[in-house]
Amino acid sequence: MKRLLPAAFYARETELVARELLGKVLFVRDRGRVLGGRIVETEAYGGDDPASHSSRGATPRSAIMFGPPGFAYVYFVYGMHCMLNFVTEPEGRAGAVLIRALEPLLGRTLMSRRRAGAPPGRLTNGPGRLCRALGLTLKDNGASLRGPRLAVYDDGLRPSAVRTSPRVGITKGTETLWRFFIDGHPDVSRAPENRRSRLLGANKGG
DNA sequence: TTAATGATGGGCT
DNA sequence: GCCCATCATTAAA
Repeated sequence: MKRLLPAAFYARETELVARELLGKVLFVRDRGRVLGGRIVETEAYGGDDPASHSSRGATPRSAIMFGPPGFAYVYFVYGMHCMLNFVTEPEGRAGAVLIRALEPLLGRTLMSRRRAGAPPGRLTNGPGRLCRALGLTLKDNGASLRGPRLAVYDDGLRPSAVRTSPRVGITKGTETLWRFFIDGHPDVSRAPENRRSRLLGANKGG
């Protein structure tokens, strides 16, 4: 069982889409080759949420978040990293899901080459890393999630256990639990609560 | 024009 | 754990 996610899948509340994207499979067609991975970590952004690019209204960059759902929003940060998002909500409402980590399934060889120096288990466990591994750049901004370049499928597999947390790397909007990830999955990024120091700290006095 | 900022990751310690 | 590379985007000037 494998079905291309319909546009209607994305035309819903962003947090719901972010949660339901866990376990889905993303494919990237790259000059005849296909790279792919299972989505294991996401974050929801949108509307007036101060952490979202949409919070100050539509700008040339963020306009795509206000447009029709089912398209990629790719932007550049920190002078070196691209971030992949899926546009959500019906047209007119701003929303996007940041894809933070994948479990590599297809094209590991090419991913490893692109992520030269990275150990096999750290190919796509971070939003910047996965864009690097998949070869996604600003040129992919606006690409459809229903082919030909990008495609997202439901292959029937459901995540074992889903957990939530505050989003990573933001200074505003830290109170909402809009990060979703598959509990215990080895390819989930090294977010604060996964880091050794935090785990030790969390255990203190407990 | 210019300056501040950032939804990060890698390398070194 | 800390440092820092490196530039698109934005707002202010």
